Amino acid sequence: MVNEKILAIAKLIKIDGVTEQEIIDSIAVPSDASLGDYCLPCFKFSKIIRKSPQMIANDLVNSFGNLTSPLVSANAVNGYINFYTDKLFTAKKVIGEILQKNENYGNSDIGKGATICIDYSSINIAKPFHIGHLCTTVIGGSLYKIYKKLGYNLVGINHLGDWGTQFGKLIVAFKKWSSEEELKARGMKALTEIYVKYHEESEKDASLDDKAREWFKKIEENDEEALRLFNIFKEVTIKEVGKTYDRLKITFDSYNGESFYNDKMQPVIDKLQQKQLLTESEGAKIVDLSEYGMPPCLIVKADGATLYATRDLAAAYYRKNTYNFEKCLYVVAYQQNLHFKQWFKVIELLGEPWYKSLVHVPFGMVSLEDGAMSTRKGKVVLLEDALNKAVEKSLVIIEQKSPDLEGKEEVAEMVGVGAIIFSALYNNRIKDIVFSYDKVLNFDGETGPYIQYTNARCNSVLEKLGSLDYEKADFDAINNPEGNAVIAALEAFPKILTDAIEKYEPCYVARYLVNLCQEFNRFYYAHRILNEKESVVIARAMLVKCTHVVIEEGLRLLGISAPKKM
RNA sequence: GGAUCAGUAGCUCAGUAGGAUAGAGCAACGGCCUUCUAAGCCGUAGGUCGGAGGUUCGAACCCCCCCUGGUUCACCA
Repeated sequence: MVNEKILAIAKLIKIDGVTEQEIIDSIAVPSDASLGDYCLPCFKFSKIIRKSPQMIANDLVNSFGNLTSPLVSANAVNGYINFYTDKLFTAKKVIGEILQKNENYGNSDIGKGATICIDYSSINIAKPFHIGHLCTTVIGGSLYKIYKKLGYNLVGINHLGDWGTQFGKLIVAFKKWSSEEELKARGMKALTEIYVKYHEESEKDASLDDKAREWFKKIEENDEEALRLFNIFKEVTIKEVGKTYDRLKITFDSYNGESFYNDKMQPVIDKLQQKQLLTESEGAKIVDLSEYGMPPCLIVKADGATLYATRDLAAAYYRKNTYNFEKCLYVVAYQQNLHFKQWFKVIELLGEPWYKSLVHVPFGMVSLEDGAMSTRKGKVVLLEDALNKAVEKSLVIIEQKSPDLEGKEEVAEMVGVGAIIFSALYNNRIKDIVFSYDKVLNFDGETGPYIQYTNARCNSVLEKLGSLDYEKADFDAINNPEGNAVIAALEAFPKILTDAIEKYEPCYVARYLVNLCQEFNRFYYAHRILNEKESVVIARAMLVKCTHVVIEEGLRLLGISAPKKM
């Protein structure tokens, strides 16, 4: 983001044949703060004006004359011009803005009037919610919140996996071994149990599968009883998973899943037919993509049934027509890279200009230390268990460190759940994750609890102070390396948000928060806030307050709670 | 085999529209609580940025080749 300091620098630089925009683009931040706040490497200019970079830098610095705020000084070093800026100016501007806007700091209207659809979490009905679902859920949830902060309208979609023969199996199992009362009482546990039992029994008794197929057919034919049971399974699952979503601060605007699109696929098939994109191959109907170096996209199976891609095509049309999105994001693991590439191409071939607004946001695989997870083998870590373990661990730590804390359970919940969420959002999406309790239950260093702890520190200081007369602040009390580093971090927050959206990377926000906290903790260690001259206390308290505001807002964007004390 | 993603400290990872001496955390070792929350701070140690070429004043980042690993490649989602 171009700020007034960069603009001031750009205005100073006059080189024939170089535009102001090119200058702005060349301005960088030095690797070491002692080298200045901004710098301009002059190497590339030596091709235009035939002088050494160092001479160019010298000449330019000499041409500046006396600098005025927001710039303070400039010098030429090794072919760079290093600029030092007016720290008081920046401090007053940033602190003033944050104190005025509070949690709205960083808000923007760049998204005004535009709608973003995000397809995330997208769980399967009647299947356990395990840590493999964590990434899509929290990445999507965080992108949702960041987009919203930037002024977009959002449609969060949980594209439920609520179709397929497994529902026939569930009905058979349910009728044999369970009841509505049991489902009401034991929820998903009962569902997964009978599902597992079904698989055991069907090994011995093949007739079960026939019955399952019959029941699934009945669902397809809108048989009253079949549909009723199907909907009960769905309700039970959504209700159960809803508790976990609440803990993760995740919400959705739509639960339209696979079954919702059953009657919406034929028009897409017709359209493909019309455009003569559909060809017949080995009995199936496909869109040939060999011209684009891809395997064909299967639309209709040889037996007449539709496929994954057909459903996604139908859903895309539905969403475009219903929401008129500017972008539609699919937060889905990278295993499906090819699938999305294929059907995005099909939308393009259908002549829809909005094919460009479809975005696959892939992320890495979660595995366990002893290999891949497997629902069938029971080799999974349930998300609920991971959350509970983390909460337990933080309760133990609280008992150790803050035995007198009020509301320990509530704080433990915030810290434990926060730790899990943070661990899933801290790295680039594309990285594979080997889940380990050792790692996720470590609350030191670059972790959610570290951020929360820093925030609690801020809060604790502020609580000890009453209301303050900000007019009396002596900004020199924060004009030191540690204070200025905090200011610089606070100033960067709005740009972090736009960067995060541009790359669809919530980890930018997570990493930013760690950096802000590191800078703040250094400041906190180096400078006393309480028991100083009033003007000093006020200035430092303002910095604490601003840090507090930004940390809380940053955590909120990740879906993490910020306890007042811990 | 084709496509694609990844390879940076013992471990987990930041860092790329090319910029100055490659940064954090964990683990290890050594300091700092009679001062605002030690879930913290400071320091020490740890690197031929997978390998070899090339482009450039300058490459972890761009191009070529190779090595290793993940994912994926027609009727599952």
